Amino acid sequence: MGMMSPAPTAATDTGDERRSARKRRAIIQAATTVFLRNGYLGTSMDEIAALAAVSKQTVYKHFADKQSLFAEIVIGTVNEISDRVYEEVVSLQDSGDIEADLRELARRQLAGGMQPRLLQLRRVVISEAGRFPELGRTFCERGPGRTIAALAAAFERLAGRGVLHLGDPLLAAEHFNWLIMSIPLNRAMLCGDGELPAPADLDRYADAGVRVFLTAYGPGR
Amino acid sequence: MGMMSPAPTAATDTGDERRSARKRRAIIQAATTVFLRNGYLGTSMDEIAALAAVSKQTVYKHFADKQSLFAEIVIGTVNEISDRVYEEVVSLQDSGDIEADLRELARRQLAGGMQPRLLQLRRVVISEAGRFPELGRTFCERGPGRTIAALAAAFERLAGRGVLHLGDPLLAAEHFNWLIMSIPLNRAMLCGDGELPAPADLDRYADAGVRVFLTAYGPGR
Amino acid sequence: MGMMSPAPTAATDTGDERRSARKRRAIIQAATTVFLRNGYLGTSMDEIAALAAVSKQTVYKHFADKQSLFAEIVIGTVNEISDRVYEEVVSLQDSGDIEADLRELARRQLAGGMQPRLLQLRRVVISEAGRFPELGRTFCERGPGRTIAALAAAFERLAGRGVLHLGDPLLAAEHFNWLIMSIPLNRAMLCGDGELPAPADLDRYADAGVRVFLTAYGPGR
Amino acid sequence: MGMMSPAPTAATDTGDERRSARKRRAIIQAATTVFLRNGYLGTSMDEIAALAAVSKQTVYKHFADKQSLFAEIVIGTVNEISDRVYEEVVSLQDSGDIEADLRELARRQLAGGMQPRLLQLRRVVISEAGRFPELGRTFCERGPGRTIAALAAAFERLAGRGVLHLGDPLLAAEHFNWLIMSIPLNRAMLCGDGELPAPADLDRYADAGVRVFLTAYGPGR
DNA sequence: CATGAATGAGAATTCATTCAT
DNA sequence: TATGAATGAATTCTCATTCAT
Repeated sequence: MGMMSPAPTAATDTGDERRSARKRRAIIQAATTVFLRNGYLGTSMDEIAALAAVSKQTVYKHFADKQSLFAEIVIGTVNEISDRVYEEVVSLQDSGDIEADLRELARRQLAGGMQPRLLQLRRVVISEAGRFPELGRTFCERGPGRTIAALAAAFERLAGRGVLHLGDPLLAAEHFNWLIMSIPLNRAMLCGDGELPAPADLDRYADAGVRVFLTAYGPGR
Repeated sequence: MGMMSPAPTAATDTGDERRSARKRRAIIQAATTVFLRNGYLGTSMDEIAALAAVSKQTVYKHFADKQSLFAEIVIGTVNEISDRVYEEVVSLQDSGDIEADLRELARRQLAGGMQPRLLQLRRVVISEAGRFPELGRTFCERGPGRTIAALAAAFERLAGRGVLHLGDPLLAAEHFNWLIMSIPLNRAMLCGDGELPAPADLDRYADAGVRVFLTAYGPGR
Repeated sequence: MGMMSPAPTAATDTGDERRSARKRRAIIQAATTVFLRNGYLGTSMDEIAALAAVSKQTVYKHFADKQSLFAEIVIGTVNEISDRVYEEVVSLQDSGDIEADLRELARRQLAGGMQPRLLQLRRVVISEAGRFPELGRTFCERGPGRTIAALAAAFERLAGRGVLHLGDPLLAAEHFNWLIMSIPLNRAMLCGDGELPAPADLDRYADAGVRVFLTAYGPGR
Repeated sequence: MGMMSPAPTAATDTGDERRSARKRRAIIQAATTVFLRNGYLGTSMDEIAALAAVSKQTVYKHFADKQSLFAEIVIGTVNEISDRVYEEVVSLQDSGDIEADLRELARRQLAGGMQPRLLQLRRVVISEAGRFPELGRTFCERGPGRTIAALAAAFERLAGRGVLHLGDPLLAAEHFNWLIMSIPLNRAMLCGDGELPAPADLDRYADAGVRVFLTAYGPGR
């Protein structure tokens, strides 16, 4: 396998495979764009096919129906985005200055959690929570749930060193998360995308949240 | 309700008016039910007319189009629900025991904010924030915005008496609000209904939030 | 109620009802024509709407879906035709000349059972016996089943008078029926409609069948 | 089956031919399965290709279009089945006991004529008699027509020996055939499969038919 | 004023058939 | 030669909205 020149059929196969995979990727990308912008019901398969520059049949060759395509888009986007956010959050600095470290963490978390694509995704998942309940659960697990669990683990380590005082690490992580995120996130969910808060505002929310968190859970107590 | 039967012509007018008003109310009630359950795109005018037991033309006599009807339903429901929640929140007890008072407030707020109808409404508003941005803003103003403003005013009064210490009353009110509500609210938004937290859980969230809030903003500081 | 001029609303209602009923009848007639000619899968709802000169929506107002419409068409046609055939068969003469009477009966039965509309209906029911098994059963009960049961009853009466000798009247009726009908019916089912047998041929089949039947079940035995 | 492995080039040719023939057979077998189960319109070329595990283009290489494939399937199945039935029928015993011989014949005929595959085929041919009239004629000629002709020839021989009395041998053969087959065959055609009569019932139909036939055409007359 | 019918477009999905590789 | 993609129209069914009665 490999050392000799491949058989012609293999060559053909590879070509076909590549084209097929390319088309599949085009479909997924187009569907992501349109579903995130217009929601499940607001999106038509024609729209997706047109944007992907493939025929409708090709879409149906790759995905059994609209629901499957939607589910794949949502899960794919959740994984792609939440991985990046998770990485940033997990790499918590430990400079000795707990307040500075948490402030840095909060800012990164807020920046990650407020990126437009994730906001759209969250909106779409909320919209279709009735039709696709398992998508909501998946979103929670792979998205905020994982981040908060990592946060709780990090806090527990800090508590072990006496830097934080907490009874329930998971609850503390939730409090941290929502003290940071709730204000801008809820505004973003309810008002259209036009009026996202400026980065400076985000920083203020992060800092204020950290201050409250540290008063309650910090070393001064 | 008139003491005597009114004159015939007046009777006809009044009867018509009443019948019209009754039908209007039936339409609004039907539309509220269906829109909140199935969302804007998931709802058809036929469905509404059928549930209201009127003809489709009657619906169009009362409401110019689907969008108008939807807007009216959303605003009406916001007002109706948020008024009730607001009343409960505003009547903050002042027993001298600040912690007990805030705990009671938090529980009432959580009970009000987690009622199923309000959750549905929030989901629908989030879903259609792209199509109807002004509905989102209205929801914010008359709903959480008003409650938080009232909270801020109440906190300011308490701060005047030295019971709370706060720089920015509005920010403190936001922190209070989301410390209480974020955990169950986000879960409810993302996962379908059916898995709403039990009242006992809600109380635990309320108490934990109050504890953190008071550590940061309370008299002990 | 009646003696006075009717209320205007009643007039409107009646007008609407009449128009609605007329449309419904037009749809049923068109659907009958097309379904019997082209079968269930070979027929499109557009075709039916066009032939009935109504809009597609009107069709769907009256019939929930294609299956319902098809079922109604089949059952309606079965009832309409089989009633007529049944009447003719049931009115068995009793002139004393059993052979002449049965011959007359056989000819009427054959004429009734070989009319083009019934042949089409039978073909359609056979075609869709897989998709709509209950339609086949209904066809049997209200169609041939009823006729054969009536035949059996008549034969039993004749047997009581010693004119026929039969053990199992129902079996005798089946034998009579199929001795008469099988040859032309099977040819008609299998070959297209173009080549229906001439009336003279039908009479020959009837007479020959009666001859065999009487040899086996008749008075000479 | 070759004794040695053939020469390379020949091998390629032969291999290709064989593979082609194998694929053709696979297509025919798949098409037979699906067409007989779902009818002409109820069957898609995709289904056939998938079941045969070949590409759609390969199907179109072997058969010009759906109609040709259908025609080939029907004629092939007719020939295959009717040959077997014909063989059994033609080998009429002559033991001297005419009643026993006919009874045996009738049972074999009924068993052959009621086998599921033949019933499906008959249903499909009837369904498409409008679209493919020549298939119906072919079915008749190679199927029941041939059997009945053979029957008539056999009856004529028996008549020559005085065992049967018949004017028109073909008519007698038709009567025999339908006295035996009509009752279960028509039930099977109209009601869906699944309710096929038990073998014991078939025997009863056969015996009763033979009894009537012999009374009319037998030696006792 | 209120009803049923009509409209005309558009939804998801499937089909038989044909290119291009 | 055989494959996946493409085509382009047709399928059933639904929608929001508007005429006529």
